[in-house]
Amino acid sequence: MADSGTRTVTSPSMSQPTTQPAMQEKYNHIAIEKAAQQHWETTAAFKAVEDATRPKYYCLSMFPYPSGKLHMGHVRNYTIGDVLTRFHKMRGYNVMQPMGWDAFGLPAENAAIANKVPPAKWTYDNIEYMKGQLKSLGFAIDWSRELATCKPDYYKWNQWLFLRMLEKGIAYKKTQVVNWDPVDQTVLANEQVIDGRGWRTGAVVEKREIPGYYLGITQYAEELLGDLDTLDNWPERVKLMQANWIGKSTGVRFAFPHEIKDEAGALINDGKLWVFTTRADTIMGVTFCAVAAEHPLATHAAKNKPELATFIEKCKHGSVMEADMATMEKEGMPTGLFVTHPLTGESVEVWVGNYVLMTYGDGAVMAVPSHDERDFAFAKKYKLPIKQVIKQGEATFSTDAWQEWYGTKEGICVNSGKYDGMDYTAAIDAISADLKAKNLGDKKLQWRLRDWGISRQRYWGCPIPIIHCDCCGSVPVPDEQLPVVLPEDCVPDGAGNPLNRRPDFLNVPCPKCGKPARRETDTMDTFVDSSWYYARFATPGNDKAMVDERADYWMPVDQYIGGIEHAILHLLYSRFWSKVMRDMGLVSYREPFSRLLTQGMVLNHLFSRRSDKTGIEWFAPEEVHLSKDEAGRVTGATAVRDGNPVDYGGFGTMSKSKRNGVDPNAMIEQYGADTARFFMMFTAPPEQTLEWSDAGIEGSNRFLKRVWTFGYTYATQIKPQLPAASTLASAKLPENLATLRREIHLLLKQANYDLGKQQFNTVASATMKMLNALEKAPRNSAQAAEVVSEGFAILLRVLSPITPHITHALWAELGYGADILQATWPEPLEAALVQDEIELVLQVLGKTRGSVKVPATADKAAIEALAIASETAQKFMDGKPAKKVIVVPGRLVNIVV
RNA sequence: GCCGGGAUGGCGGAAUCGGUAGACGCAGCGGAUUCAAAAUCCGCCGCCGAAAGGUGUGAGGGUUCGAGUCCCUCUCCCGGCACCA
Repeated sequence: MADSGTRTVTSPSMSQPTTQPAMQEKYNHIAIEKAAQQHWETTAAFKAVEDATRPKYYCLSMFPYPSGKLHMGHVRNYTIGDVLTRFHKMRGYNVMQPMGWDAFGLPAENAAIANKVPPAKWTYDNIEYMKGQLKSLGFAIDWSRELATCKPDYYKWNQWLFLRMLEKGIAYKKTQVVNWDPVDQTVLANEQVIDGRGWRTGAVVEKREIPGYYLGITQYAEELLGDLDTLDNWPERVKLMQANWIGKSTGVRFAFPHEIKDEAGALINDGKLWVFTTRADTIMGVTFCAVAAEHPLATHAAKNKPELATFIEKCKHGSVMEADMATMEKEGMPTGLFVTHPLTGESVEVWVGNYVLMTYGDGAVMAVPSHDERDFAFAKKYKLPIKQVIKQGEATFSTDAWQEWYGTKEGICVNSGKYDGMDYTAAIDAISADLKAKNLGDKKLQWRLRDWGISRQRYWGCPIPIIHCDCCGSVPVPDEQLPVVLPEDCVPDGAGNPLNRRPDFLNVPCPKCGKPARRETDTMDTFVDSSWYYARFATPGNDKAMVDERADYWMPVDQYIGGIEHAILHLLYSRFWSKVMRDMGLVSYREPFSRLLTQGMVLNHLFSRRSDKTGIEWFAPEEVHLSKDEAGRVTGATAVRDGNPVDYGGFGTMSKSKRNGVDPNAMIEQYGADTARFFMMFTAPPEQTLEWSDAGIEGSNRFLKRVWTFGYTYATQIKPQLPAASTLASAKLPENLATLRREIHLLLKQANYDLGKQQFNTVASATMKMLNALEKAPRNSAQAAEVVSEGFAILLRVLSPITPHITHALWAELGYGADILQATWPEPLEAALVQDEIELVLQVLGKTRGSVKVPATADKAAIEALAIASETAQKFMDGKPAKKVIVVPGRLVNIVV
């Protein structure tokens, strides 16, 4: 830390400001905020310049998607970042806080469909408006580093790195499964599929397999998992979620041999049905196998079984989302094909199951109904045999209903021949060894993590730099032709990618053979854009390189702040991208974000109405009337527009698409940016989910008014009494002033502690407590004036990161200094904290009965004696002798009788 | 369904290592000021009880001199689940 606890609290300058206009008596947030923002602008106060002589502090908040207006989640996120930025600046760090725009994405296309405006125009208009909103909040942002991911000078480097990944085999092409809308003839995002139907057309969505580009994030699985241990300043829960997502597990991959042949007479898959299991210890309990609808065995069997073909078709209409797969009704159908159990030689029937995914493992699973809950349910439904092979203690096994212990790994094998009596580990070792001996399988490391499909069949994204040539195939765009620029004047209409109707974009000579060829029209997943923007902020303006030596100075990000909803995908992709850049020699860090603060979501009521034709329609909270029960809970709602009921969906994240965001503008206009910022910080700790309510905003505003009024009182009544030179260090204070001073320094100590914990709500309340104390302070002596003056100087500085405008004005106005940003952060003084006598809580038999005052120097025996002798103790001890006395130093005494 | 998190007065929340539950604020109530109101200031404010006291941190159990905090079981709510960002 640049600032140790040895620093003394600075006293205000004693000199009177020269010819200043008289201080305003009333708090005028409009004038104050305008003046402060102007001051920062003219002094370029937040311009960040590399400086090797000072410790750097790169503070980054997740950049916003320019959806139109800021909402309260943004205000919360960016205020947290700003508080940390300003706090560190005052502690002597060389700080950088940039801002930019995650500017590609689906909402711009949705807006285009609705309003017939090109996504580019809509996006740039939104950026303009939201930038104004951010400025009005007074954030300490270095705007000279601003970037937007939809600009070619940014996304050029997405394309450039993608081509490097292709060269290294990290990027590759394979088929992917997508949601297909048969009416609009377009690919739908999961968000655009509602109850299995397209959001615009209402048509039943189909699964389709199309080619796409993937990034081999699984090649980095081991490192992404291992390096989580180096992230000491990340929340444990985020690391845990990432580790679970990566999902390293050891299991056994093995094959059921078979003789099934296709029409040409060749063995399908070389006569082996491969499966993966983490429960090889239950292999002797296999009673059937299940394969995915797309599995070659399923395809083969369906040729002679129309009802199976129908079932497979139905499976292909199902959702591709994991949550849907897990919760849907499990269904299956027998193929009539049989494979051989590799250890018992028994015949095992193959079923098609709608819950088996072709994209995971080998697209097939062994089924052990006795020890897997899903298989159990499936076997019960289709009356398949259930064979117990694990026993736990004396518990009896019954096939009537699933019992929790059936699934446990703690137990021993039974009905398993030579494996009987073995525990989980021993059984797996023995079974995998036997399978290996038969050349039918082995232990295998399995990852849950899948490679990252980045192709999107959408217009408003970064073009994938590939050219398709009839002769040469898929040809990478040569570096000197980068960037492949996306035309900005297209207006998507919902029916496919409009790039396919743009000959000027499509038609291009093949870079290899020069013959007419066609550009790839798929664009990149927007997670690509956000996977490295933090590094680009450190390299503004360089059109020759993706990053330069300035990134070496600023990276890694010292403090990253963003919503907990990004705990897995965005953060994992960013970590992956960093490691790829490192392996290409572009950067030297292993991990991009040293410290992470995951902000809780800001929630608001959700209202919707559903219809078969138009899909789902969302209502903003101001567009409905609420009905509530006696406890104040919302029971229902009607639309203001037509008086008809709308569905109440409880609380959910504020989002543009669900129309439940709250625009901070009204709040800022009425109360000012400082009030909005203070309220956001005061109302809840940063990591906590927040159900939005503006009840209480007036209290925050009232507090700032009181701060201002106290400043006025200070200027007119207290400051004139200050002695020429400070006496605080030498003179003994009367008890009431010593108490006041101790209280302020104690509050400062707590505030500094809480800032370290990033718990800003209690920092805010500490400043309120300081003001309460200062307002009650005596004002009738030079010494009192000194104590108050010191206390107010502490209050203003502690408050300044939260409410920078009002504290900027008061600091200068009251003559504490020219610019509070240049002031040093206050530290509590030990001398102010000492006290002669302390009060301990007095308990008898663990129940609090009162308190007892003891000298601060009293030892344990003295405290015991004083406590037992006290009137309160005597009353509740009821004449019995003390059996045991527990003394917690500085806290309490508990007498056990 | 799986993974992660949460639940404390009428409301937002506080309680740093297991040590006075409800700090600070909102709302409410009473008072001062005012012709009146707004604004401001002062006081009260978990629940039961006249008081003494009892009781109380989503529900139920446990450990401990002492549990909001630790352990077990459960309920509800929020986030993520790979094409929302």
